Amino acid sequence: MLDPKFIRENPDIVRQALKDRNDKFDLDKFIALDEERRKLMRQIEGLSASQNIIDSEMKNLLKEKKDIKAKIEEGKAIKKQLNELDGDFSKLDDEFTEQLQWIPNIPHVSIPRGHPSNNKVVKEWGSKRKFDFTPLDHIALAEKLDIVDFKRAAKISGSNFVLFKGLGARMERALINFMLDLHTQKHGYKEIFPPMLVNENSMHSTGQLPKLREDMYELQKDELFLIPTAEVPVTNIHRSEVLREEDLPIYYTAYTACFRREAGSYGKDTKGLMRVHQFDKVEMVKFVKPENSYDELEKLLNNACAVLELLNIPYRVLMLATGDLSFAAAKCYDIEIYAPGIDKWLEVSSCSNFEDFQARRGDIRYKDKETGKLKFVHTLNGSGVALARLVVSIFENYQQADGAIMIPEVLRPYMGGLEKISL
RNA sequence: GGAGAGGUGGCUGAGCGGUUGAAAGCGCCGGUCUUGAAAACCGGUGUGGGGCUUGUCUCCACCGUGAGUUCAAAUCUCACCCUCUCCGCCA
Repeated sequence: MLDPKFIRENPDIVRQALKDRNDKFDLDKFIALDEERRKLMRQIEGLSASQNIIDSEMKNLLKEKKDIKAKIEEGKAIKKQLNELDGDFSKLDDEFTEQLQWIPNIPHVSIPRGHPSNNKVVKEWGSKRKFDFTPLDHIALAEKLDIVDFKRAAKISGSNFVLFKGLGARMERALINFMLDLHTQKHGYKEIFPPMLVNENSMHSTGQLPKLREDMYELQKDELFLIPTAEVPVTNIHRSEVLREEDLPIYYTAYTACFRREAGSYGKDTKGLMRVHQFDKVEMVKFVKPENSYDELEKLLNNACAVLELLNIPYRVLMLATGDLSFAAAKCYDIEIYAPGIDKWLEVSSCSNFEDFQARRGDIRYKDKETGKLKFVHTLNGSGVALARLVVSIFENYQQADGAIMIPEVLRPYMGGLEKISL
């Protein structure tokens, strides 16, 4: 959520941001609404003020044991006027609050404008492996080794669900442990294991609602949502809190399953493990002081990259253009890893700075020691990293001519010292 | 699922129709004292919003949330949410 005062004072900046994002939000209508709302507010506040004056006059009369009948009549008259305005005002105010939720964050100056094709590759690491045989895709590899069972997953739950078996399941667990250990032991994050069902408030403060309702699994009976990412419960840890300045920055990392309906994406990269309704992810979340947030974003990105470097997976980093930026983000890097079997780059991480956008929605503040004022923190998060697609890339990159899959060295301690998965 | 208790400022906690934006204590900030610190004492200390004359200015709102009663609500009524305790069930 943007600061209404900022929108009022900088309509051109907001208008440009909407244009850069190709967002159709009607800003002029919103500004007119805001003006009307404040006009009515002034009227109501004026009436309330005279009400308060009458009230204190009445108190004095009561003290002197004098008659207050006339004052009561005055009060009644004001109340009548107030009642007439109240309904109109709350209608305008509700509309204002609702509309405000639909305005996206302002993109940072450093990022490319316009269409997603303007996304800029800012880093490339590793090189694509040269094969002296024709590499298989992860589906063929997994089925041959019987470590992922797509058919039975579909029987149990439906299409685009995954059933890991045997060493496939073991590798999934090994990757989670490896990444959590890395972030907690080497990068300074505190491990969190949050609820995976959250209430509507939590979904609002991180910005998934109201805009992305269709993408969420919703349990209507209990008014709960399955989390699409650990970002939601972990960022909400400090919702409606005032943090101490000396406690910042706060770094959290969490493994959770993530649930996404992926509505409207049928047919797009839906083969195998590429786009599934439930996947595992280790997420990193930061709460920082505003002046540090862009340095923290670079560090966050490096923390995610470290995972891939240790696994020796070739990757590239994209700085997203305004047109590809998610609703709440001001700046975002995507990390893509190469999968040689399907010959595709797969997105396994988004590292974003939300500045105060989420903090304002979730009312997450800290007390600035110098000024004594409360300020919104900046929140950031990044995947470190998402699993299903990482597994695709590991299978395809580490495959052998005989169909076996070598286990990346850093994972071996997590898999009982095993070196490869073979028949 | 059943029964009960309760939600007040950073925290503990009083108030239960009209000098209550809210006692008291703790904490925090500043000062006195001290070589320094502690203690003691003195003073200060909520948030959000509106207005313009942008000021140690002014007005409004806020005691879980929302509605209602009233000239007037932290205080009365209703609904909802949340927390805790006991019983039941249970991995």
